[in-house]
This record gives sequence, structure tokens and C-alpha cells, in this order.
Amino acid sequence: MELRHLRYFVAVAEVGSLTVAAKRRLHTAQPSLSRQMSDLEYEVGAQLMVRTARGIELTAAGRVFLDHARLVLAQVEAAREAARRAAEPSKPSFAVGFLTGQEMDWLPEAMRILRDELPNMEVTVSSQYSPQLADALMRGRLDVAFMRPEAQTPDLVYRLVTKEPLVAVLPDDHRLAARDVIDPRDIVGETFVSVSNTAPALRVVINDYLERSKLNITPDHEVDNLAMAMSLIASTRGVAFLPAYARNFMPRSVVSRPLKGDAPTIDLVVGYHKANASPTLKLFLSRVDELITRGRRS
Amino acid sequence: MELRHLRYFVAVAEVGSLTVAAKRRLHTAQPSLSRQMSDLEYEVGAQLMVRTARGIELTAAGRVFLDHARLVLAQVEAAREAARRAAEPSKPSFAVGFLTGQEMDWLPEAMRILRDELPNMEVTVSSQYSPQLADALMRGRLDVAFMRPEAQTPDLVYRLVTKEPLVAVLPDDHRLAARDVIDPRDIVGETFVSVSNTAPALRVVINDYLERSKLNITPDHEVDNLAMAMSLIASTRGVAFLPAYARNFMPRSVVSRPLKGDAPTIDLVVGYHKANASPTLKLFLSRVDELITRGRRS
DNA sequence: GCGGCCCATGCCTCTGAGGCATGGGGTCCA
DNA sequence: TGGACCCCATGCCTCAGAGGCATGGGCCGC
Repeated sequence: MELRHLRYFVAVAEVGSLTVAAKRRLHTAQPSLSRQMSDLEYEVGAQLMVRTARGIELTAAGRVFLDHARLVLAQVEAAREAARRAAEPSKPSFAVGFLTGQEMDWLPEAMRILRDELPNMEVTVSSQYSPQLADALMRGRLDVAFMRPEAQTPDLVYRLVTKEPLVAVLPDDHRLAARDVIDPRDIVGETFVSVSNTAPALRVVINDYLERSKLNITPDHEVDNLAMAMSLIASTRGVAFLPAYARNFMPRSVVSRPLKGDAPTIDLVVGYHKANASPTLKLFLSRVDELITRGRRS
Repeated sequence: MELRHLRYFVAVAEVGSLTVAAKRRLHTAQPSLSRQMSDLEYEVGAQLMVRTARGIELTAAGRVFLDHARLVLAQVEAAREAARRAAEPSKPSFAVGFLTGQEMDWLPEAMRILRDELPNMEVTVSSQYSPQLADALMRGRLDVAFMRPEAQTPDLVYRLVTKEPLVAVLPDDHRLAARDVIDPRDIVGETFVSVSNTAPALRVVINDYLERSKLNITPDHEVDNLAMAMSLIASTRGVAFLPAYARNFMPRSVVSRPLKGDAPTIDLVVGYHKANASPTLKLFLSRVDELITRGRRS
């Protein structure tokens, strides 16, 4: 078995077709990929996929193997990054990631904490979606990230920063904008804007809230990012439930209102890889409470 | 990068020589291995080893990479085992490992707990040194093991079974055998038998105890297993500190005596992989307290 | 200073990954 | 019901790269 097998398998599993995976993802030929997958199954000693006229479907063993294969490939990337880091000790780096939109609230505090370290190291800052932040932490590309607690990340440790309430976001001339507080039942019949799987944790919170409110609302739109959300809210006169920090992105024609009653919250956490032995990370974590205290906004 | 590179690198790192690793471990030629290592370094983007006239020495990056490489290879093995397991759900298996020598005390209790499961599954039993048990748990080859808590095993969870006192083990006609209790200071000047790195946890406990007793004793012999220990004790008229269960292995000419005062203890734990979702493991763990209560011997 | 050991490089062989052709099987639609 | 289309497996061939042999440079120990 070689990493090539794992790479091929992950691609095939994700695409669901040898032909398409060969052509679109792996730039190889379908017969070659077919043989590689057969070789892999022979070496694992289990059938990983069922071939059908419509493509492939993973077996139970295949699904188990897929999780492991992804982990292995992530570990290989982490190995490479870790070796590179170790090879360049001249000016250590500390990489901080932010859930897009959270930089405004938390970057100043994070930099204040790291102030004393700054002359001796290179702090890099980036912003991404939460799943990508999780992936970067897993791969060793980030030391710490302000993110959502992502599922199925056993090697990541999360420290709660704040529980952020969701608010209703809607056009400023919407009939509901006259309310000081929005009852979720008022949303029935309105154009509803939700989020895609680029924000799985938020999606779960929104869906749970709708269920808790006994509302069977199917989203009219699902968006990938806040800018798109604002645009859709304004242009389709829709309503969305978004974390409060989304107010940082509202154009003039869009307003926010609190939700009535027990508003749902979503966690913002500081995440890091538990195997990360960086002394700067240790310092950072030791002052996280201070950052949280100073950084909170009601 | 391929797994081949990682396998080659780990072998080279462990042996310290391209020539010897190629010939003895990898069954390839030295020039070929040299090129593979160069390819690996090119792909990682860091120098992993320094070539000298005496062989190779790892760089800091190489040491970091070695840890990761070992992990990756272990992960691959775990992937294979997990897929095989998932492919054969017909009669589930439950694999129990024992620190060699502990079977006598704990196997009956373990089988009693699993009694109701036995008709529906295949329980396999094996015994090994504790580090090998840890490795097997990591690789998914074992579900649970009676072992020492091994260092640097973040993915393993340990539940304390018992704290086992160490006792002095010595020939029955040794001058100290007349004592009911052995003062560690009496060991000074005697042939002292310790253990090798096949039992790292025990070795640490022994060394800490010697240090705590302010005794600067260098072992005359280091043994790999209990049988060898007994043999050496008898044949060299030496003395060893061993866990109490070693009494299960004493020949007629060897006796044990308690240690005076605050005798050192070593933990016996039940270990398992935290990602192991086996329902039988869950059942087993829910009855571990019962096993411990029944299984303890003073 | 010389012999021996270790590693890197040149050059060649051969293995296996990959490509093309093709056919079997299944599905969908007219 | 039959034909078209899609997907995968297999036969056969090419060629890229892993591996082997020869050889030389550099270092170390005697």
C-alpha cells in the first residue's frame, strides 16, 4: 500500500465514480485507477467499494477505511509541515486563524497578548471558514484558531471564548423590522436564508432552533459566506438567523433584531492541536481568560 | 511522497546507516536507498539527516519527522485492521491482551465478565510486553489490554486496576533471605538485576525507588523477561526488585520478600483506544470495577 | 599514509504505473 | 423491447522510475 492508493481512494470515494475521479481529480486513466483500487482492496484484505453501473458505493469497510485514509493523509501533511518548521528555527512563527468575520472582535486582543513575543517571532494571521480552520490545525498549518467546535476532530482541543446569540437579520423596510424583538414563528411564510455546509456548526444550531420552535421551515437559499447572505437578504427581502457578529457586515439596508425568548447561541472557541508543543501556544493559552474578559461584547 | 519513503526513512533513522538499513532491514541496495532519501528530503523541503563517514545522524527536522512518520505508518496499519474488522461483522471479535504473567490473575475474571458475549463472538487472548500491548491497541489489533500505563500514548485511555507493590526477589539461600523484610540499603554490594527497556514503566519505578532510597546502584544485568530474571537471580545469586505477580514465576530456589517501609508500587491498568467504538468494549469497561473488586489479591 | 567504511553519482535493467482499445453489464428512454 | 449511453474490468503495450552494479570522493582509525 502506498499513499497514492489512499489519495486515489479518497478521491474515488468523494466523487463516487472511477471514471470521473480519474479524469477530473486525479488526471489519470480510468482503467489505471480501476487497477489501483483493486490492488488496494487486495492489500487491505477487504472489499471497499461496490461497483455498479452508476458508479461506485462504499461498503461498510470502505466507509471505515475512508475515515482512516483521510487521517493518514492529513498526518502526512502535518509531518511535512512539522519537519519544515523544525528545519527553520531562525525566527519561530505563530499562526493564528480566525473564523471569517471574527477578526474585528478578536484580532486586537490576540495581538495584545502576543505583544511581548512579536520582536522574536513572526505571527501570521489568516481567516477562513471553521472547517478549514480545523483542517489547518490538524495539518499543523495553524497554531491556534478562533472557530466553531467542529465535530469529529478528536485531536483538537477547544476552549470556550464566548457563546454568541443568533439574531434575526432582515431588510430595514421589512414589515418585521418594526419589531424590537422577532418571534421565530413570524418567519413562517417569509423567504428564509440559511447557511450551507461551509458552516456546519451554525447550520446545526439553526436547524435545532427551528425544530425547538416547532417550525418546519425549508430554507429558500443557502449561502457560503456572510457577504452573500447580506446580498441575498437585501435582494430577495429574506430573513436569516445569524450570529451577532454578522452585524459587522451589514450594509445600510439590512438590520438585525434580537430573537424573542430563549435565543439560540453558538459557541466561539479557541482551538488548537493537542500535540502542538509550541511554547508560544502555551503562553497564549495561559492568557486566554484575560483575552476573553477584555474581548467580550454584549 | 509515498509510504515507501516513510518506511525507508524510519528504518534508516533507527539503524543510523544507509548501507546497513538497505542490506539488513529493507533488502534493497544502498545507492537506491540513498536516492530515495534524497527524494524524500526534496519533497519534504527540509534536510532530515546529516551524512557522515560513520553513517547518518538525524537533524532536528529529521527527529520531528521520524515521530510523525512512525505515527503515519501506525495509522495505516490501523486503517487496514479497521477495514478488515468492518468487513467481517459476521462474528465479531474481541481481542484482549495481557502483560505477560498477568494472565493467571486476570484472565479468569475477564472471561467471566465476557461470559454472556461468548456465544456470539470470538474472544482472542494474547500476552506481550506492555509497550507491544500499547502498540497493538494503537493499531486496532487489541480492544483492551492489562498493561502498564505507557508514556506518549495520547490516544490510549487507562483505567487503574491495581497498584502492585514491588518485592525483592532473591535466591532462597541468600543471606538476605533470612530477613522477613528487605531494607533496600541491604542491596548495596549485591549483584543487582534490573529490567531492560522492554519494560519501561517498571524500569522507571525501580530507578525512582533507588533514587528515593539514595542508592547509587548500577544494575549488573538487565533482563527482557521474567523467566530470564529468575534464571539470572538463581545463577548469579543476584537480587531484583520485581512486581509481586512475579511470584507466579519463581522456581523453588528463588524466594520473595517484602520491601521495608514505603514500598514502591507500579500501576496495572486496563488500556484501550479512545476511538474504539466496540459495544463489547463498552460492556467490558462498565464492569471493570467488578473485575477489579473480585480480582484483587493482597 | 594507507586501508576500510559510508555515501553520492553515473549508467543500466526491469518492474509496475499508466494509457489505449475493447468488451461486458446495467440503466434509461423512446 | 431495443438501442444508446455510461461505468467498470481486462488485455496489451509503453515508459517512468525504483532498484542494482560499478565506481569514486571523503572521512576516520590504525
